[in-house]
Amino acid sequence: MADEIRDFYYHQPFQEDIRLGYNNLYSQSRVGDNNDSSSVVQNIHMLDPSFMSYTTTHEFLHGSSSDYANSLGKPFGFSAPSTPSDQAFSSIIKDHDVKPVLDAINNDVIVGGGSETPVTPNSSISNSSSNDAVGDDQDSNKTTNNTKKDKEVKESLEDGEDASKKENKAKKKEKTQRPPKFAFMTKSEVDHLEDGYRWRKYGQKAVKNSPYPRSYYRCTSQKCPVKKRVERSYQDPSIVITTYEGQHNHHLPSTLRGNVARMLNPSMLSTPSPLIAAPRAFHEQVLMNMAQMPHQFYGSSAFGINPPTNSSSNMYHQNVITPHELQQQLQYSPDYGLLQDMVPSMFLKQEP
DNA sequence: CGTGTTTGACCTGCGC
DNA sequence: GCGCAGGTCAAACACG
Repeated sequence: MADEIRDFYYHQPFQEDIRLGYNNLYSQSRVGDNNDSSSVVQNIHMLDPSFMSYTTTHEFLHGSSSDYANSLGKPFGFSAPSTPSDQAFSSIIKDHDVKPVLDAINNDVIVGGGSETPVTPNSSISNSSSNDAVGDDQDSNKTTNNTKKDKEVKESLEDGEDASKKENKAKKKEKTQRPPKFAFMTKSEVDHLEDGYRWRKYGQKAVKNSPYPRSYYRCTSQKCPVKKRVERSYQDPSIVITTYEGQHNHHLPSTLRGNVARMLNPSMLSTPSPLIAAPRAFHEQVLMNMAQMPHQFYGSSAFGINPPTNSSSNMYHQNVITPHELQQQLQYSPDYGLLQDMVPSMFLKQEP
């Protein structure tokens, strides 16, 4: 069995080297011989300013990312990149790419203070602090209804209503909250990477100072509040920046979930399913895991991502692989030492 | 026919 | 108040 598992991992078509560095998780992957996709994924960068640095070689990247880290007051010891790819990585993440992304992410996590959080009219921003992810679709409907209502209200607005309007506006500013977000920088030829969930595109916008548009996707699962934005870096067009917003409140689609389960559950290796296509590259597995349980990867990070605390969290936890399980499964990999680096203990926050 | 994409219009927030 | 940019809506369209 152990050999099977080893072979399983060795035969990941793209996996060559996986590292977790400061602010980033990336897989340095082999280009080519990918028969089932035109995607040539080389690197995944996961951005999180709260992380300490871990790489397979325990070296730290330097450059503007450390400057940014220092600007955040984070203690980091960076050394020079040791490989061309590291150097390339440093150049990739510096200046124009990482900082805006990090800024955007950090700025998007706005924690409100009040206990009353009215749904703002015509606002696309849902209240994540309530952890009532199921209600987001309702919010979406509210949004639509409120858009129409707004028009009516605008048309019939009289002087006496100005005060309440201003009041609502003030409340809105005061209580604005956003769902947790996390972003990946992925070197890929295709914009929309497979992450295990089904997405419906609901918009596309031109990005200022960039020839590449930004696409907006929503999870197609009913009542799932998760959205994601996908855009290409104008600095390096080979890099795709994917930003997830919110937490899935449902299983992975069954076929894909089965695939992930097979990846992480050795007992399933002996019962191949015709539904299972070619094994995913390891970085895709990581991507899928992170997409599925960002709070477990991020913990109480600077993103402000925390595990859900109410009843919906129970459902959530039932549907994801726990860090303990993940750690157990990772031990089957021949690259366990590598993976330990990739998934340090602080990364795998223990269940309460 | 169901599902997903495209795209122009619209809304909101923000800076000046 | 105005203009701009980001984000969303929804009708039209494409596709299997």
